[in-house]
Amino acid sequence: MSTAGSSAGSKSGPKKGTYAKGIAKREEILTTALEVFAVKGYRGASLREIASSVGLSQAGLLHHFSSKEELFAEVLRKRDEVDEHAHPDGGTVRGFDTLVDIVRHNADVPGLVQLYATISAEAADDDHPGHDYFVRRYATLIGAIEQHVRDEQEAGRIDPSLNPLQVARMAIAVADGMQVQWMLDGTADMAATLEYFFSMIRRGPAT
Amino acid sequence: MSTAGSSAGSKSGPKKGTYAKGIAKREEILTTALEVFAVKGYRGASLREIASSVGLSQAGLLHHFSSKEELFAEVLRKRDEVDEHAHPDGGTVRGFDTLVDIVRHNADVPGLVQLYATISAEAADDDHPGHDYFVRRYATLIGAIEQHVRDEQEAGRIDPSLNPLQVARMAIAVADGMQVQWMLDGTADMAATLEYFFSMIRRGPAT
DNA sequence: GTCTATACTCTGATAGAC
DNA sequence: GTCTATCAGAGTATAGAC
Repeated sequence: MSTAGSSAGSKSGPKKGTYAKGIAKREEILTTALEVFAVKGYRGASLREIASSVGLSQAGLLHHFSSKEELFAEVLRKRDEVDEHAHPDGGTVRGFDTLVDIVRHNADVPGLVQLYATISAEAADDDHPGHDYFVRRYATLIGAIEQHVRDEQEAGRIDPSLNPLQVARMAIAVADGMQVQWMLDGTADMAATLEYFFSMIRRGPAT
Repeated sequence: MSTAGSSAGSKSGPKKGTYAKGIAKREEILTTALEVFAVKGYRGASLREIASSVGLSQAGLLHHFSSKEELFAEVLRKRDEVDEHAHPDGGTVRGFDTLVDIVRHNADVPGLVQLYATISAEAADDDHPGHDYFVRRYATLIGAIEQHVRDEQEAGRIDPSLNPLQVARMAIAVADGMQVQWMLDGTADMAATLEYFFSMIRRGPAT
């Protein structure tokens, strides 16, 4: 958390010619650790395996991160940074299409899908290191979609009688639930089913 | 698997006055093991913890089940038995209401919800001891709901233009996905949202 | 910054006494 | 049927050399 602060980014330049390599190594570790966590989950991924994947000994890895828990927290934090950069909506989901795009892309990174499926279930425990992260993540996400539903209702593209919160919860639930079906049965198409859901609520029934 | 066969049930009576106690102990182990697996998942639950929860040593526990994997398989099998007894539809879901009832009841057994959420994610790995179980479980469940959707369409209660398989997948996805939201945020109402979903598809839009 | 070596804990499983 | 004792292995973490 402390060592490589946010201001040490690419443009502003490190204060000396020093530890640019250290930062690069740190980034490499985070990227590799994400992949291992993705496949094995938090509990299933060992420090030894992560370390050897990145070409370090286990002790060498723990030079950069003081504990497994801190490494994991940093992996999640970095993931959020990347997501935010890819979809710079200021925390808002720009539209259902954005969500479908994300889900469609997820089919290309099965490891990442399994990471979130595994971890979000593990993280239900209050004392799981990722608990607070997931609680916040879902609250933010559902709130954003709920607002988007309201906007679409005002624009006349969604039946105004539908409950925005319920629709938002359903949308996320479909996305999450389809991950499970897709992991167990490759013929399931996460993006297609989510798109089907959105097309359904856009039909605008009379009641 | 071998020791206490199915025919040794309550009424038919054990062949001798013997090992009724052994069977009872076995049942007690399965019940307790379910609870521990539910909270910790397969990998997170240790034999020692399960054993001590049921008042045995780890070696004592392994007298009844030859391995952790076998114990786990028996827990899942027993769970299916109980479910089948509670909903004797011969494998078919009698209707959406049945599914909503199950989901509503799940809110009373958070441990069980977490078991399935945790395990179904873990079980995405081909070599997980529960993999085949979950693949079969989902195939059966989705098939049954898909058929139910067809029946409802023929009865004129669901828009015939809707794709039965997509609806079935969405229904299960909503149920699964809401579990995650509910585990992370107690204010989420799994049954209510699932009911909302069914009420939505029953409205019968024109296309 | 990275290593080797080590300490300690916990895991699943087995052997054998009672 | 249940126990104690023990095993080999894997886990995280730390100490100290280089």
